[in-house]
Amino acid sequence: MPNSEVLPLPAPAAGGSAVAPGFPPLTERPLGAGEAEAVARMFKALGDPVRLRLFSAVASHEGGEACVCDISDVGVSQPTVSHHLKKLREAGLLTSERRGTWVYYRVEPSVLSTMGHLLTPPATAA
Amino acid sequence: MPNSEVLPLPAPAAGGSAVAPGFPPLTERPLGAGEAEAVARMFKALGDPVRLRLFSAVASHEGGEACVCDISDVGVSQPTVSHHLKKLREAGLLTSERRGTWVYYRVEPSVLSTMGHLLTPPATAA
DNA sequence: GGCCCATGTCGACGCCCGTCGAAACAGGTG
DNA sequence: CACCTGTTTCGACGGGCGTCGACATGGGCC
Repeated sequence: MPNSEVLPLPAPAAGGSAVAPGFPPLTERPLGAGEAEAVARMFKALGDPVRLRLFSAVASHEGGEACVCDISDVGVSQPTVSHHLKKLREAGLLTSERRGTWVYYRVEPSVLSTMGHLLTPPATAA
Repeated sequence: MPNSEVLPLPAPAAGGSAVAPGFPPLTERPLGAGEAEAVARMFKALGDPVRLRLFSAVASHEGGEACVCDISDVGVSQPTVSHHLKKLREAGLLTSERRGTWVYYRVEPSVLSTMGHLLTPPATAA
């Protein structure tokens, strides 16, 4: 079971969803220390070019999931790919599932909406 | 002039806007190496709790701008705050302007929409 | 002009992170 | 069972990053 480590997030819904909504837009009010730490983990996970490409490859793959063997062409060694995928898993952005020989990754459903919500521009379109 | 360094981004519109749209959603197609590097810079800038709090403080501040003295209470020394604000500037997320004694920071207008666009969920809400 | 306050810069230190090769583990196939 | 392929883990190395204190700079104020 590849999904080993989980993280302390505000409302870890009991459905395997590690990233929960509940974060206000960054423009709404200053983030508290705890919130910032949790949110920063997500952004940090996407703050590496290799991880970003892996995430994008999974997110844009047909069927919403991708085998490691299909997305390993990002210019680094295969162990490094695995390492980054693990980071993305630990950050709650991806989930993995082994089916026979191959391991398939998919985007944690709530991630895009949660992070997108954080970046909501202020209502008053100044 | 605090805004010293700029970055190589795809379409640096000639308006002082360092972050330009032109990045497809991460779910649309796998990011190329160059794109990933540029986009990762933005996410990386928000991947630190202190920077995230500073960014949020500026973004949520009345009038869209904040004096350093108003947002320096993030638990680190003042030089560190300045260091992180510089990082956010170099990443194109903030701009700064000196008015008299104080320096005011504001969010680069296109940032929120650009990054939000990157996180657009797939049209097929599967 | 001289002082003080607000910011930014410099140099140093320690830790975290990305990277790799080698080895371990998992599962299918003969 | 032996072997092969796909994937993860381990240990190590090097560079980058966050943090600080001390100092430089810039601009009001008396």
